[in-house]
Amino acid sequence: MSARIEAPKNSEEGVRGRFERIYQALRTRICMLDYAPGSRLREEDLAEEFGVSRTPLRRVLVKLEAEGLLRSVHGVGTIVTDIDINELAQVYELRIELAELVGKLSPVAIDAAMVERFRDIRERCDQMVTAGDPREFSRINMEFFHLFTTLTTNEPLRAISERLYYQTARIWLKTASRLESFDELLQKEFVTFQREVADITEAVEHGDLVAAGHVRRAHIAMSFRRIRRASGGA
Amino acid sequence: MSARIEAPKNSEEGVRGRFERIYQALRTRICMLDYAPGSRLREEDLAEEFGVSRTPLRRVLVKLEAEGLLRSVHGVGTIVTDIDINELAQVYELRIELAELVGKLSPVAIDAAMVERFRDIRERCDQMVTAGDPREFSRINMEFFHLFTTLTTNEPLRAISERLYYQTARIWLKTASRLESFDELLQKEFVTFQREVADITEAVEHGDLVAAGHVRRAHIAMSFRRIRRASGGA
DNA sequence: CATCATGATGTTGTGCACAACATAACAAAA
DNA sequence: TTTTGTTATGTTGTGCACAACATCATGATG
Repeated sequence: MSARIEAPKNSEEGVRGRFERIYQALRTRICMLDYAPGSRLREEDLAEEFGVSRTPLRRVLVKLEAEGLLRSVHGVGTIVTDIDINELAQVYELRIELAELVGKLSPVAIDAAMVERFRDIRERCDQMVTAGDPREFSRINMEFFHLFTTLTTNEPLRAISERLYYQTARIWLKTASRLESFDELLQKEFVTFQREVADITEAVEHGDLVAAGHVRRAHIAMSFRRIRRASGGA
Repeated sequence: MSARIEAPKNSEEGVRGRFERIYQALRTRICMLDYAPGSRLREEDLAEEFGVSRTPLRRVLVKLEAEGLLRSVHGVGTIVTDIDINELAQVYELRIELAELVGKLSPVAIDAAMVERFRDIRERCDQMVTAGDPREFSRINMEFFHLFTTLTTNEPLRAISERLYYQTARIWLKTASRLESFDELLQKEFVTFQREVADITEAVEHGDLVAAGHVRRAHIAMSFRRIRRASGGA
């Protein structure tokens, strides 16, 4: 038997890497509202843009449809799903509980590098408060979410949290962009998020992941209430 | 504009229905060990059996691969994933927590029909204890799981619980079939499950879904410990 | 005999052409 | 004018042929 070659595909990406690249690109576009809810996508356009045929691209679309971000309709097109805060109530309900579980199940051992990552985001968050736009806010929010999930080593929990997060990530940008008193709300959101990042960073510094989970839980719940109020929900 | 026709496709099934049919058929086969872990499946064989081409069948395989039940390897084949109780520890850890959430989040209103469904399963469970084989046990166990998840109206929670359940469903059959003292263990498992069904049915009769969640949680945890012990796990 | 190169065989991944389907545009009739 | 039937256009779903890839068998070579 010949020796196993490590073969990292040299300079090329594997078929699996290409799938992930396209998938994350489309997911980000949808959640950053680059593709507006309700808008139609054309498979052939996307295939051409990413330099592949329709066949492998459709694998990505199937996954995005399973996640609830797209909806393919025969003879019509691939439609970006629209979202409503009331329909997302159950998703938020679940996210709230899972956030607490991140601090409880299989917590990671906190080392200096981990603390540094949280401090780094906290710092950039402080800078954003003075001068930041909604897009920048969404981006940091997303980045912070990914960092938070690294607090548990429970891989299924991380995967599910990620899935639910991306189902709700768009609603804030969509709601905010429709509001009248834009800057005022924006500033309040910034400050609230800043507090969340600061509190969780402090909890991580003390190695208290349970506390981090509680803080995160509380902020997700509050965020949901604010969005529902802002959109005039029941 | 012409009136919208309800058109239930008459006697035929829609494209969506066909997908679900094939998906559930394959998932059941995998979880009932009709397809042994590690065995190879041929796309063309499956396509022929279900009367479709490889293309639509691959959609099903992609989903099953995303759920962790299959693994497609280029140039090799579609392999049924093997499972190990230690690798499933995190999945069980999460299932334990979600079981409790089923009783807490968006509980359904219990009516007579719901109580009847639980009583029906309890009765069939009692009959199985006197004369039942491992396959029958797995089938009723699966059916009871589905009934249990109907106790919550939180659709994301139900979907996620289902996904995690099918990731762990095979391990019991696999472990049991490898044991020496087969009948003895089997009888103990039957009785334990019988108690679980009875307890949860009683809780449902009293409309106490929180209690139902607690019972379910405890039994999943115990089941995990029994399986790990039976397989000589650490 | 052991080892490695080389071709044969089989499987999944991809590209492409066409079918199935839905919608919009348009024309004809009441 | 309004309604209705028909055609044109565009999009996703499917089937099929071939490419990419891995493995096994075979035989040459040390």
